Amino acid sequence: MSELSKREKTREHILDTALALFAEQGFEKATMRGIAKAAGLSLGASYYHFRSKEELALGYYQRSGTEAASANAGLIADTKDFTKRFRALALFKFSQLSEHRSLIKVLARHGADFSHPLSPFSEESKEIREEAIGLIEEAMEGSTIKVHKTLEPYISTILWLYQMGLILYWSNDESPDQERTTQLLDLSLSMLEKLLKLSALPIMRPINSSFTRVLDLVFSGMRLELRGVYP
Amino acid sequence: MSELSKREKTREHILDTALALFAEQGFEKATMRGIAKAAGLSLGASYYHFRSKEELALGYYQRSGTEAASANAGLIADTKDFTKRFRALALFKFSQLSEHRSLIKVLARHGADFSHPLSPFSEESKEIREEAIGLIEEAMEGSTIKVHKTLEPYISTILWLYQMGLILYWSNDESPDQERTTQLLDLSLSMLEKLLKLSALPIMRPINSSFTRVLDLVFSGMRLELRGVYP
DNA sequence: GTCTATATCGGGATAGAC
DNA sequence: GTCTATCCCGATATAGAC
Repeated sequence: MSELSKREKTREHILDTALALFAEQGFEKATMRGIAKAAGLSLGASYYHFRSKEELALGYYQRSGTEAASANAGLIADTKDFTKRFRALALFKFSQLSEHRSLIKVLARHGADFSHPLSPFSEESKEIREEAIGLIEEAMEGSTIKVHKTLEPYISTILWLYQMGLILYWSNDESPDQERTTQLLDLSLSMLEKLLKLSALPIMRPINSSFTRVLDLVFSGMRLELRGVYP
Repeated sequence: MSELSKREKTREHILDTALALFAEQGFEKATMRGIAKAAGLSLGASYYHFRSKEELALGYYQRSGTEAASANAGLIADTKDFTKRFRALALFKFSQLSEHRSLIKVLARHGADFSHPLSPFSEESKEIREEAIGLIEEAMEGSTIKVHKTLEPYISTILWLYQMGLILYWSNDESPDQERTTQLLDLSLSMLEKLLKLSALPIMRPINSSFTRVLDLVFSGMRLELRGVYP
């Protein structure tokens, strides 16, 4: 354990210091000078590791992704019911990020600019994105989920987008304990189940075919790739 | 005509100057100092009229909304087919905004923070939003669109969200002449038609009821209001 | 490759006088 | 409503130490 290179150690240290200051003063009020000083480093060193203040927010999100990867197997072990698995993943994500909920809004700022390095759809954040999609694919494997053949290359990415939407909703949710998000999670999951069943029916044929064409355009516009069929 | 107060005149003048500089240098490169100077005003005066540089982008969007309101009746006069009407509205919006396409991305930055003044979902931008939804309702009136009773309070706002999504897609679309967006518009509109027809079928009953419950949560989370049934 | 120290720039934003 | 003066801070640049 703790096989961290010097580089990684310093990075983690700066990030920890920054998170403490963000919690104390808020993202906007906290300054890079303050963060560097509190971390016992020079301003230049901080910028050497994080090219911008906002990249610290991405560092936080990235770290949460790594943690989630470790926790994933445990989260889906209890059941084969995909709905329950997805629910566990989402709730875990919320509890993970709840300590610095406002940082998610900071990250969301660039979400809509698909080519911005900090956008979840950019080339630069590809690794984080792929890992998150991978966790969802793990949850699908051996689960109860059944998807129409034509949807297979899209479904895990769609579910990731769905998860991202939930996180966005949650980050803006000011109801006590974000209980409204939990309601939305449950209601939308039961709707998803019904939709997936429905999509197998023959009446849906004409919809399905135009749906995949819409998906192709959306995916290419958002720089999302089709997935190989999961094993 | 031209019953502009001094306040409005100055505002328009600053905005025009800013747009010229944005076109010349891009949004980031252009400075508030440069805008103020080119407009023949002091920096402070510019900030008196626009509280931030980004608010200039909102001013541009707002102006386009007013223009669209004037053009609306003409755009929907040709046909009663709702799909064609919506298509005309969307294409008009694209051509309107094409001169400063990059400003739309600037605006999109705050879209995901629902309480930020510059977000399309905020209290502050309510007037712009309501006007845009109103234009869609005009296009619905006397058109071929048929919506299930339970969806009526949501549909115009949903169509506005759909339009916003298209604009977002378009603002990120680097294909020549944004032709990919036009494809998406046509494909998704034909899908919408099928979906609306389908939603009337009895098989959809269980989906419809959970769908409206999901919508209620989404609307309240995004500070969107239900609409009175259009006359 | 990692970091210090320091200087400087650029520009968004604000306060207060007129 | 408008202006001047000023603050603040993110980001960059440089030169050198280990």
